[in-house]
Amino acid sequence: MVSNTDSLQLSDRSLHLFKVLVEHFIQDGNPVGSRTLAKDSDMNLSPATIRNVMADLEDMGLLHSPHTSAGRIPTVKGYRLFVDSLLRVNDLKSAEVEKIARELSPASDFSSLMKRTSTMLSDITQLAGVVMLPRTTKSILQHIEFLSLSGNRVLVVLIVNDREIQNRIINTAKTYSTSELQEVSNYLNELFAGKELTQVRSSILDELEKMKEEVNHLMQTSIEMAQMAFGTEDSDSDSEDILFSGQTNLMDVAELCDVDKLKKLFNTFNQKRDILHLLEQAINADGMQIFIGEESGYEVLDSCSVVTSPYEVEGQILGVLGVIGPTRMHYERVIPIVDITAKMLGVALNSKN
Amino acid sequence: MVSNTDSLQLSDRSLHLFKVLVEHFIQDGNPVGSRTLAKDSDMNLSPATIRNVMADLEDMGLLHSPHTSAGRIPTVKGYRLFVDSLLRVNDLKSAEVEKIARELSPASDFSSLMKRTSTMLSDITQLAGVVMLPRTTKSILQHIEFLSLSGNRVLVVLIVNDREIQNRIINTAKTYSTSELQEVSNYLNELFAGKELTQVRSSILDELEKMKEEVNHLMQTSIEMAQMAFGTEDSDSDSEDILFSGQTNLMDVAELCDVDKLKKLFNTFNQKRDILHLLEQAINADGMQIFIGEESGYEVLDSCSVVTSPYEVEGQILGVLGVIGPTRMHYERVIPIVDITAKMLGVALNSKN
DNA sequence: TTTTGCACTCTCATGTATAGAGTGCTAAAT
DNA sequence: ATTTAGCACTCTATACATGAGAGTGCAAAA
Repeated sequence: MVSNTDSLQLSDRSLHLFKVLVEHFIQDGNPVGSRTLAKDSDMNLSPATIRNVMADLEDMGLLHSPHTSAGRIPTVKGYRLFVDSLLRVNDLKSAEVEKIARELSPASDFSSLMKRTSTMLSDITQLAGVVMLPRTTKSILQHIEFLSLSGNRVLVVLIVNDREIQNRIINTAKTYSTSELQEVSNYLNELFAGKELTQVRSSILDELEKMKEEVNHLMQTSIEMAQMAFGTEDSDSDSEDILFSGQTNLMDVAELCDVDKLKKLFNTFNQKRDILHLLEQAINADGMQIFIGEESGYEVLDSCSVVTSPYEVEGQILGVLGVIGPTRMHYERVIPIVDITAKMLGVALNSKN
Repeated sequence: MVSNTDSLQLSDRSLHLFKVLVEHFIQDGNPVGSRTLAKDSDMNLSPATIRNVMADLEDMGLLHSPHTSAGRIPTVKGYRLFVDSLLRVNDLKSAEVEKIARELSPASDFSSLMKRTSTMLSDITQLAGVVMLPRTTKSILQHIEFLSLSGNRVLVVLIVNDREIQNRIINTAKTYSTSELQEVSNYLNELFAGKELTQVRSSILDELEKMKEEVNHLMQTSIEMAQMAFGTEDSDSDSEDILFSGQTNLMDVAELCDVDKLKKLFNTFNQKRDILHLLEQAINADGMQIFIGEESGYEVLDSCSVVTSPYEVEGQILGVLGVIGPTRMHYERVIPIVDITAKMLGVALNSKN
């Protein structure tokens, strides 16, 4: 059975009219009627003809009328067709490209670069920006250092992946001198530097076994402290794996003027969980990804679209960034912005090595 | 001239009626009329009498009518009187006290403790919680350590006030070996440990002067690196000096149902600046502080009240925490919650030393 | 195949009437 | 001197009616 919604069945004329309609609707948000479209399409067709075409498009599920005497608006399926086949993305004005480049100048540390990327996205699009931080699946321990604090507290500094610094505080049974801690650091670095964090953890357990036989005091102390150091969670980056900004921009969006809807949306942002899942889908599909309305699978995002792109360094995908806005967004503008931002972030991150 | 708004001129009866009115209004948010108040006040007075009293109260600026045929609602001045003189704060249910205590158990690191304090405040009050982190005016440098990263980058770890860890990355002209960095660390620790950060900064400048004469290589390197270390800003806690949570709770508040108002409020939260100023006022006035409506001096907070209390360790005020909600909030509940939270946070912080 | 003409539907803004709540004032009652 | 009852008045909220405007669908003509 051949679906009658197959876009191949659409004449060029229908497609063109559809495109004009979607553009018109994205522009001013009002349902578009046959009269308006007749004028706007420059095709010298009467409203009646347009009406016939629109009726066909509606049958195919591309358009939809809010009510009998309103114009028509695109359905999710309509947006999909528009975005996939009809959209011509404009090149960005060079001024905008420069603005992005300026914001992503690598002259700052990692976390503030990411944060600035997010705010830049929201500023420039006037929508909500989102950046998913690199997943740290492969965490190579580069260096470990112990510093004595007052009391029996010891500060552990872990340098991971040469980029990420983790601070942890552990409480020890006795007070250690600086030189003792230095020795412990040296010993552990020799043992663990360059290894994967998970590997380190399991090694510690092995060493604990051995310890029962050997009675080297330094080793014993070291392994005990390592256990504590790697046992606690990172005290600092409390699973802050996703950065939002510009959520308030969404308050201007007419489609979301309902306070209740807004509240649900904001709560979803705060929980991060759902958005994280969505972005994880986007990281697997390579290249730019666009979720329109219900396609995301999350009810709160029903009237939203999410435009994402992974960013990478040396061919290695590190994370995803993107923009969240109403389904009725200026895709032809947002798409190249997200695209170029991802690329430039990759460059900025690369130049930091 | 004696102000006719002086509360001393108010009879007990007027005060009691006023109190009942405010409580009633806080309860259900509708303007209270004479009929309702007559029933509610248990004073066996007719609505007409009540009306006379209410007219007096309105003359004094304590009440206000939205329009001729509505009941009356308290003005800011009215709330002030209510909060200062009429309010009897209930003791919290022990279940709630326990909940607070559980959330503030000291068994976690500093920053997550603060974050949990904030979310707990918003959860328990169903309003927005806010915590201002300790101001680091007196920053005593306890320890400085340099660790080599790849390239010419060096990680600087500063331990300040024995509690706060700051990580900074600096780019050096040449690559330093671990032992060189160790020497530099030792030298700088000898020189600066135990001193105030501002003092350290000026000392560096002094040393730079001396350097021109002396030609000790170690010293020279050390001071140069110190200059970079203390010159850059803290890369991590990017002035995250204030923690919000539960902002979305305010979306349920009827007084703020206007999306535009909400947006302004949320933007104010995001900028942090104004709220920070407000909390800084609260830190100076000792003890609990309540800003009602316009009293805060910020237009966006016009229909909000802010209840704050400083938290302290060993008599030393570290910061402020509080709750932001509508002027029409359950003060008798919010006030003891904020109060006890501040006290318990102090205890929790103290037990961490 | 396209257009014209027309009846029809639905929304939205406006106007009108009415019930309900509450007030202020005056005069009577305590 | 206070308190109360009575009453006219004001304002809101609600429901309902009305008409203009926008847009549709369909049948017949071009």
